[in-house]
Amino acid sequence: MFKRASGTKDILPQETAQWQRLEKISHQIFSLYNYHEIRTPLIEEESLFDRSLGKSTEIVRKQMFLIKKGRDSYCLRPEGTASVVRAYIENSLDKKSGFIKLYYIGPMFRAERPQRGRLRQFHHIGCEVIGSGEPEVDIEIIALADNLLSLFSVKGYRIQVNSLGCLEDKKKFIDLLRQQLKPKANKLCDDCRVRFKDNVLRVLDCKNETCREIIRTLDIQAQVSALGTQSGHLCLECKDHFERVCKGLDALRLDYKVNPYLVRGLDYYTRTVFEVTHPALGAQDAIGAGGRYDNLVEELGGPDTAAMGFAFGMERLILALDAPAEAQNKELIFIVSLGEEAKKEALLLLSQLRKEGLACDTDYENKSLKGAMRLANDSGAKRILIIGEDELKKEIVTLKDMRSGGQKEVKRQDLLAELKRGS
RNA sequence: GUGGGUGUAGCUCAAUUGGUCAGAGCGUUAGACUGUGGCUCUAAAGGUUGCGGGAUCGUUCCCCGUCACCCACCCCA
Repeated sequence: MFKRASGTKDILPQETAQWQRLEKISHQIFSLYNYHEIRTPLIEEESLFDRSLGKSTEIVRKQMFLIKKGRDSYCLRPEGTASVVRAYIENSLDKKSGFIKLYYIGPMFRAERPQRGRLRQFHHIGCEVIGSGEPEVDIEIIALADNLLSLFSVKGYRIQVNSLGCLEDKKKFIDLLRQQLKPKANKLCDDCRVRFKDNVLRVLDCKNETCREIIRTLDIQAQVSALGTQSGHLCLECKDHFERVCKGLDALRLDYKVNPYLVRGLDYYTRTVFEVTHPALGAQDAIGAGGRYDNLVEELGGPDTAAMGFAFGMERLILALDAPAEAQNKELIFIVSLGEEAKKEALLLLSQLRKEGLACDTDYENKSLKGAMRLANDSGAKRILIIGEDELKKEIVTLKDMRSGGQKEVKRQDLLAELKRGS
């Protein structure tokens, strides 16, 4: 027997109802905020991600699915932002309007060790606002994420926000962190010793207790007080930017927390970063995250353009949801026929009703009336049409309401109107 | 990628210390009810006990390998 590839999932009919619900809400809300959908290819040049995510990231080093074709080297996209920015530049969207709000829904691929909430093929729903560095954009994006979550009916999530500062701030901060950490480096956990070299910022959100203890002793209150009194590693502009973001979020009464230790793993992030977590997910608790990437467009060969975005993990969203979506087609009309002649009539009716936009189905197996009724019941249909010899003779059909159990005879010429009235 | 756990019918789970039953509930199908679903009752179908090796007179149970999933780490959405 064939098996699906490790870390992939078949999304079965009973689950697709939930997927479709989330997708529908997303299309509606993004449209409400005037975002436009973009669909980029699933495969990209491998090097696109070295440049955007960063060569030292785990994703680029170990988790890309590579596709070699002759001399070309492609990969399955591990995330959406780099592709969108590539498309933005390649299609000269910057020259058309200069400012654009985009969103996307689709599969991403990373060769991680699978776990609940961590698949090798998973789905992102995300957005990117390209062309403005104003804090109003940050505010809108975080509020949009919050808005989406509440419309999805996700409950109990937490939003954490931080600012990494601009590229220079980030560099300075990294240097500062290295400096302060250096004397204590040998006390760090094995992972953090590697991080110390490759990606010091990651030390800040290590879960190891001794590491956390060391971090607490560091003089990085800079970040902590980005909102407050002390001057930190943030330059004046970045500090002002972050303050305005926070004030804007406050004004919208958004429930969030500033977490000075929040860093994101991808190199391209600058200034505002945020993360949404949910307690139902265990260790993989981030259901969504995002941030500014003011240097990425230029880094990928475009003009100097500020931008920001975020993405949710669809599978994780669904894990965070407690109620399954209803799958049944409530408007379905089920047609039951008895005998050859009635069958012909039923097929005709089926076709007519469908042309009129009424969802309907029938029993294809020539089951007994009882069998067909069972099938009708299982289909979730609210109304049943029964056609047998009696009905044919009288040029009527029997219309049964499955809820009440009651039924009545309806003349053929009145049927359509009757059905439309009821639906 | 690292460490650990689990793997029995479509689903959720049983099977005394390796030795006659590989079982139950739900679901499925059929019948009780040949023009009426849900409820009830009855019956049937359904398993190479993840896969491959090994040890044993014999294994679902022990050992090794492998695959998948789960948990933590790592990473990240």
